[in-house]
Amino acid sequence: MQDILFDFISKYVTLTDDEKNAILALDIFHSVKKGTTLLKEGQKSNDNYFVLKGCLRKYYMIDGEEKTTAFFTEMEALTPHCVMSKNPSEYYISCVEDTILLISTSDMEAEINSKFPKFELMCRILSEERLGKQQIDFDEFKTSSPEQRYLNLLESRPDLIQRVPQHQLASFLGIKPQSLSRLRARILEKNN
Amino acid sequence: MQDILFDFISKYVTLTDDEKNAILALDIFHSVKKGTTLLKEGQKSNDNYFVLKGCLRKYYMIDGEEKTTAFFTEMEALTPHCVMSKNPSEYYISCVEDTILLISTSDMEAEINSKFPKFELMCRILSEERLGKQQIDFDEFKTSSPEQRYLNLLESRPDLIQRVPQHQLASFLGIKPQSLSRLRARILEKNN
DNA sequence: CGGATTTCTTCACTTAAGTGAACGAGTTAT
DNA sequence: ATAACTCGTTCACTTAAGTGAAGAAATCCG
Repeated sequence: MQDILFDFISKYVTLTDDEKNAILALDIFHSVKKGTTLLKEGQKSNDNYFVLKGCLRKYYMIDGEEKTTAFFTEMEALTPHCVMSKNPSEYYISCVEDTILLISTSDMEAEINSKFPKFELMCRILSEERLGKQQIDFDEFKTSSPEQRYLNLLESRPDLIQRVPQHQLASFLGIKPQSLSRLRARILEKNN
Repeated sequence: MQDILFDFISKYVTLTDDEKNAILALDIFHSVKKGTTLLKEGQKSNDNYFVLKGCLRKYYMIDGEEKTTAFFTEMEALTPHCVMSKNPSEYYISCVEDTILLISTSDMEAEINSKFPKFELMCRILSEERLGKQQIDFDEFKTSSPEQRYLNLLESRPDLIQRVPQHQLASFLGIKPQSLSRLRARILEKNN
């Protein structure tokens, strides 16, 4: 399990044994059961998440309806907006599956960053990567119809369609579950 | 004009006269006429933009149609994706109005950053700010109907609706110009 | 095991966005 | 000055998404 983490990090920076031990000493590995809610609307938190195995979901509660806006799977990091803004959270984060996570507080990251500047570098690279990816995703979303978005998802993250309930996928695609059902039927029809 | 820049920077870090002069020595101030295209699809570029006055537009050309996905106005920065990826650009950037810009290359930024670490700090803060804002914008877009998106825009960036042509606004909102016209008529109807 | 709940699909109907065409107003260019 | 274009709006029609209800299948839980 720790190997998964260190393999990932090694893509960005090379760690000494000292550095690896410093990370392990933080005791950041956590197993979380499917359905667990990690963060609730209105709650304050300093926790950042990194998914080693499993899937997290971010959703808003609007007019009594869950609006899912993002999924986080293996090797994806999630820094809730409320951690940065220091305000109560606008949204929920929960586990779609049994999940193995790293949970780190801002304090812990600051400590590691000051001890090992290498880390700061990796965080900046990761943050830039994420910003770039985010922009492309947003552009793609804006320039596509729901049907195209579904087909794109089928291309880019086919696993999501298998592992996530349809009604959560639907709001992720910006539509209602019924529309997703219909849309899928329409696609099958075309490829009859 | 330079004051605008230094006032902005002073919100994040405090500059010495030496540092200010180093920036001015780079000769990064540019005036660009309305309609000018700064970046074209397929083109490679190392230029980053920062708008001092005016408005830039980012758009894709899809099936012969312009799809506008972002506007950049006063005090907003734009690092094209192609600068980071080193690939040809997927999109266009052009001037909606006569615009005063800072144009800096990655090399220039690296030079300033190495001379004045303060800058690196500011860049990281700005990048994190942007990532956060971007995520909130994306969530808002996903969870809203076109009509709600228009009303939100009216709240959050009312200037855009005045200074940008309707058909560019429409694709920014993810709809066709005709639908934007209709939607506005519908809103007026309601508030009769 | 069996009842309850969740999830997904289908249906009929409503509402809103897409499409193609047309028109007037404003702008640009020659 | 006038012809050509761009821009915004409107219209009629098509297509797709929203809504509410209902039911089948799968899953959860006592």
